[in-house]
Amino acid sequence: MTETDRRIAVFESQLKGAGLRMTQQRRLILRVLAEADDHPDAKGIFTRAFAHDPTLSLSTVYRTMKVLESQGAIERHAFEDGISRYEHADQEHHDHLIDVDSGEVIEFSSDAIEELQRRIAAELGYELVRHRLELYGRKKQPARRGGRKAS
Amino acid sequence: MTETDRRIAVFESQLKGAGLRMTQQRRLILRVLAEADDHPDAKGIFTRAFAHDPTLSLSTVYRTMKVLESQGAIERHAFEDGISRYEHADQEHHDHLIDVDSGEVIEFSSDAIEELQRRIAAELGYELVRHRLELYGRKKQPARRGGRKAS
DNA sequence: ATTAATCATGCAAATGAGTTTCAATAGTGA
DNA sequence: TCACTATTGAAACTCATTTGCATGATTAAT
Ligand SMILES: [Mn+2]
Ligand SMILES: [Mn+2]
Ligand SMILES: [Zn+2]
Ligand SMILES: [Zn+2]
Repeated sequence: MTETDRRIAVFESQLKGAGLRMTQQRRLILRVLAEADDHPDAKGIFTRAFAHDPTLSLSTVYRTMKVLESQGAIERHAFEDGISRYEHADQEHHDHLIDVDSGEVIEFSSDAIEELQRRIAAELGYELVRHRLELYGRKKQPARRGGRKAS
Repeated sequence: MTETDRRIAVFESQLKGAGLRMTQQRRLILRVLAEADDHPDAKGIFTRAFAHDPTLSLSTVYRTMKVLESQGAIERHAFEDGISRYEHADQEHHDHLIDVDSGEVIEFSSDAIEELQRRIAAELGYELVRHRLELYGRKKQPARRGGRKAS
């Protein structure tokens, strides 16, 4: 909870610096995001926040996500369904593997692949600004005695 | 042109096998895609095809893209703006680098990065089914004599 | 604390890509 | 050529996201 409060304080000073205001709604949404350990979409964030403040509107969630993103407080991802999903940005960079059967999102990071991407861009004459890397995979069965399973 | 016709013939037999029909519209859209060397969206395909058949409708383009995709005849990509873009699928796998200034899409392929993705998935206990890799970069200036440029 | 300035909010309406409904049309195989 | 049914064009619809507008809340200065 203290960690969450620290994040909110940091964000508040960022806002001030941009001539923007810290509102109850923004505080609430920020708290929801800080406590989330998944990648909720706007509706999901709205649902969680709405439980604490039934006057909140979905428009405000969308607007807040834009502010948070422009301040670098969150990251937005759009996986295959195209819907924007969000997560707080105070963690180090990582990419995502999506379980194609369950939809579960697994985070991973690999210095090797980060470096390789930079090198590929460089070979094409570009400086890498950002990237999007999503792996879609299916859970491997642990190896079985007796070869491939029937059916 | 012969190459395009071959593609169309192949697709027609795929359709037949699925109990589907080869129509003028599908033939036309397929031709547009075969002749494209970029990554047009539905509206772009519609515009090009409409020039040859002013009775064509945008709905048909969308419907046709679904059929083509389900038959594996095209690939769909959604870059940062979320709009679906298409390209014919009879080329080997590649990924894309997008010039953040011009929007230009550059194709590349790297066995190293393909292999690395497979390995990362495997380490997480997954078998890689597919992936999405997009690099966003800015054109590098060729090295200049005299150090960094003014301004 | 009170106020003035203006930023932010809630609601409803609008937007835009993509999908679907339906009556009419056009491939298909016989 | 015929009967069957997949496909089409047009319009209506879906759904995530954005926007206009009147009202309410936050801020820094009294
Ligand atoms: Mn994440
Ligand atoms: Mn391509
Ligand atoms: Zn990464
Ligand atoms: Zn690839």
